Amino acid sequence: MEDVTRRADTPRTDDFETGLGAGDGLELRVWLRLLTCSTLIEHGVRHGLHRSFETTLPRFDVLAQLQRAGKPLSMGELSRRLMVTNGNITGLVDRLKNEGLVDRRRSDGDRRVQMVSLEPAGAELFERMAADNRRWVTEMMAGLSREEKESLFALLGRLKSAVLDAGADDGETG
Amino acid sequence: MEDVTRRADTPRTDDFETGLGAGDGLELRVWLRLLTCSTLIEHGVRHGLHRSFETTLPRFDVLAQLQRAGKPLSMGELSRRLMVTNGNITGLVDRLKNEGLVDRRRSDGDRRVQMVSLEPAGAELFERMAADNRRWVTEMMAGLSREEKESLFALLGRLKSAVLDAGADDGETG
DNA sequence: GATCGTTGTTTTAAGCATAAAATAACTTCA
DNA sequence: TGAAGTTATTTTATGCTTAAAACAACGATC
Repeated sequence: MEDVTRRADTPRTDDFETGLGAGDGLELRVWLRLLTCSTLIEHGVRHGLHRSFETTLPRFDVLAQLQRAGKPLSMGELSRRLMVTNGNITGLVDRLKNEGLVDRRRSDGDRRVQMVSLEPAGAELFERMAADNRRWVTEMMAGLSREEKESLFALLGRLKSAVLDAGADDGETG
Repeated sequence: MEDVTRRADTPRTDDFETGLGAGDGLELRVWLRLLTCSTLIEHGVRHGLHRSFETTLPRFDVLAQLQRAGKPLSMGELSRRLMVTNGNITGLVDRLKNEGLVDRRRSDGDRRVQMVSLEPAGAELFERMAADNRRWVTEMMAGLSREEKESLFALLGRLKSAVLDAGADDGETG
């Protein structure tokens, strides 16, 4: 039963990104391939989180940011780090609080600010999820040599800088 | 470019990407950086589509697949190409049909199948969106040399193959 | 010390996305 | 034929996400 559902719903990927003109549009081809890779890996991680922990990637991401920070973070800081809008964080933290994984309380200094902190249960769960997550990602990249991964990491760093630089004043140009 | 690779490789203690040890976890670092790049570019494209065309990236993607295919596609085929679940396509095509951008009709041969085709209005709109999209993506990658983009494209191709190979039998292994 | 602009968060309305169950049409095979 | 299984799509329930508006608390200025 599950097999049928799974097979019917699981997107299969062949090479559909090559319909563009082969001559140029290199940037577009890079972008489409990047998106494909990102989507594939994301599917793997999300599926694992769902199956093994009955949870979702956004929740995992919130816990990861809190663990990584090593200190409570405000709603706005979480929003920036996760690169999602403010309103999004509200519901996400609501659910995590209901599950007892995080705590949320008003800041003493600035009563507008809500500080979110990891509860022990959240930290414990995160450690288990992070270990599996690491394994899944490592397995998905098992076909790449260390050199390839290092080159990819470096080039993605270059891309990240390029995009950030390009976006720095993009609202102004019209 | 190789210099950059070497330098980025140097393990440093400030690497807390998902809370795991800094010593290794290269795969995890690649994945997080890949996700960041993907998210940044996606934001740029989505923002442009919203501002310039009052539309969304998923709608653009559907039109793109239809244009690229050059022929009507079934709901299931769209689902596979967009790498989203079947149920998702239903609502997406509903909205596009309401906007007069696509048509949907039952296949003659197999009455279960719905064939989706581009309406002239959809094709015309897509051409305009695609031109802007290409410009946005090109601008975002303006800081990369042609060689860097070609290397990135090639490495992402390797990554894609690796992930697909790894996932080929991952449901079975447990 | 009231008003003005700013900042942090929530609310709202709409859309996107998933997994799982349901529906419907096709195929097979006895 | 007709029951059993398969495939294509939709429905259901829930959650994620956005943009924009609303709300609330802060800081500065007059």
